[in-house]
Amino acid sequence: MHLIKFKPCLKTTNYLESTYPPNCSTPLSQTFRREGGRKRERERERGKMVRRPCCEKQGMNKGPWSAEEDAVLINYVKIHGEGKWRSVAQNSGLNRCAKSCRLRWLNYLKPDIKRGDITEDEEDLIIRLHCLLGNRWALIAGRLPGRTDNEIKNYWNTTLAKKLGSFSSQSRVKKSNREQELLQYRNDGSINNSNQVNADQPSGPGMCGISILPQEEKHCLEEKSMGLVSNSRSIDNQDLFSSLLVRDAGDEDHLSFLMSIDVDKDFMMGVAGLDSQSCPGDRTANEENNYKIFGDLDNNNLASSSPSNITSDDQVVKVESEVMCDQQSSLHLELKKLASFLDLEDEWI
DNA sequence: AAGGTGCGCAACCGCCGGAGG
DNA sequence: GCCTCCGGCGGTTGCGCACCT
Repeated sequence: MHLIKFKPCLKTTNYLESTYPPNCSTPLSQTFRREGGRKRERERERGKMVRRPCCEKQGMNKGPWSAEEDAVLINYVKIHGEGKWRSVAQNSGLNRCAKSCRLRWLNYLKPDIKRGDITEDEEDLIIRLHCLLGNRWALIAGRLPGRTDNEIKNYWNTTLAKKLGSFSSQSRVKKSNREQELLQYRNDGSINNSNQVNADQPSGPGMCGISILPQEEKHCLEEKSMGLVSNSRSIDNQDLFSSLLVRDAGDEDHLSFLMSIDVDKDFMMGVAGLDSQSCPGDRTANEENNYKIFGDLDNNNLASSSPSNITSDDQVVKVESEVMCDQQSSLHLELKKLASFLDLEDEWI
């Protein structure tokens, strides 16, 4: 049984000791009390309807797994297969919560988990995928064979977040722009600040080059996908990105394609421009631009240069459609690349 | 040597959505 | 439509280690 460290960090951690502390036979449950558990208890006391916990927490082992527990779990999964984690917890003899068993298996015990440092290519891919997808670690992990979402999440929150933070001295420069900086730095060793957005400039939701509010992200993606492919066969954005990330492992051509996707400012601004209606409240840079255009048109008195039977509203709609058309054409190109990547090119004609 | 501090990462939590009754 | 079960996800926590003073 392998008990090597999941990811050797710079510090020479003794994994055996850190994972299986000497006192692991006496679980650290007392020290692992969480605020969430107390909250649930309080809500239950108040008679508030709360979801039943996945298993009876009381008396369950918590904290680091012991070597014996790992061995039991591995043997059980070998015999019965993955899944049915509740039955694993109940029948294996492990005094562990079903979720804990699942997590331990998926993040550590699963045989095909890749050990060792994140390579530069992987890091590059993580950055690009994060730029595209945001904090959807499971999807990102799906494109990195052998890597787990937890590992990537940790890697991002520790290593990359720090790197990103170090590139821009201006604290108010958006993180997504720092991602672009990091990408550029990794590509040619230079920092291009052209992507920097004035911190005072209104910003809107998007995937890269644009700040995004987590609650709006999914909604915006869906809205974008609806708008983007309105004149072609509809491909749901979620499906697109999901399928993008669940291809067979080791598909180097597609990996390299993804690496070559230029998630640059223009592309993302194009995406952002389509957000203006779907995500009210925040004005994107493109929306700002559109606003300028429409504002200028208004100032120039649209009606004077138009047939009398065409209203200014019609003009606005016309110009809007032209602007949208430009945005969509470039975006369409990029999405065609993605479609090609997904073998969905025929659906994009 | 001893105490303080920062960091990495395993593991926890709540929430969510799909499946099935 | 409602409820429960189950698995999955992303955010967060805190232990243990290495480094610093």
